[in-house]
Amino acid sequence: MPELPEVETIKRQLARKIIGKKLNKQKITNVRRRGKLLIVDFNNNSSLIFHLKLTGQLLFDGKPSSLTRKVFYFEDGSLLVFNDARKFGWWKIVKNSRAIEKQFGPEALAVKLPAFRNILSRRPNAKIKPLLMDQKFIAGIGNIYSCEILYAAKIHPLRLTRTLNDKETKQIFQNIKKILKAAIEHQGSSVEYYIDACGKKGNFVKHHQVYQKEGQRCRRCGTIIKRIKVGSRSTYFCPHCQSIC
DNA sequence: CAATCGTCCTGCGGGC
DNA sequence: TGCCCGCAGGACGATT
Repeated sequence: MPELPEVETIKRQLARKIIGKKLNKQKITNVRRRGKLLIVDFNNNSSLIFHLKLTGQLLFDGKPSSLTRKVFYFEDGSLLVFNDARKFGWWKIVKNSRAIEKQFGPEALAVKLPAFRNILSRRPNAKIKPLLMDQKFIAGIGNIYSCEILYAAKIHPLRLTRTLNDKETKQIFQNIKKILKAAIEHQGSSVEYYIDACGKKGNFVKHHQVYQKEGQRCRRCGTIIKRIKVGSRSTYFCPHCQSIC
């Protein structure tokens, strides 16, 4: 599932490869990421926006296959293949990307601690895990990294934000940065269909501590990792390290 | 308004 | 072996 680190990996690769190329007579001036969105800007201020959702792939000079839903042809003969097995993903061209971008909360890697505290205080009765995944509050975090962040911070996924003290809030904040940066350094997590713009898998899965580790032992304390449903999403945690109280 | 729940879709794994 | 059922999940819309 492409989350912030996976989209960031694709963004960096595509930026190197397609800035300056022309698509539909328009020149590509930038390739950006906003949350989990990949945004290709053109010189007339329009943008091509992608959301890869669960199974989307963007392959530069990739070979079209049965999974391919769209091929973008650049004027120099190179191309960009958009694959999506489960068809949840989308792309669209907009005259100006500002309206879409402003629906998102601050970038997970850019938000400062006071702003993060403010975000949590606005939702005192929210469970911390679904709130971390709510793009309107913080942009970029999905199911894999919310589990890994809360494990690193030693916070139970069902904790209500009003029960978090200053130290715990800071732990979550610091581990958002730490986990996402580490995942980017390893080109993201290849679970299900994720591959980067060159068709390569990310290496961060072997650094996962809890995600899809149900029944295995916690690497800190040896307790068996549990899986529960939170808002109908699989949620993995260590019942000892991430105690509810 | 905030929080929760159903929905979209398809590949895959378990069970018989 | 092959079929069927249920599960997985981001984000939107409906509901409470």
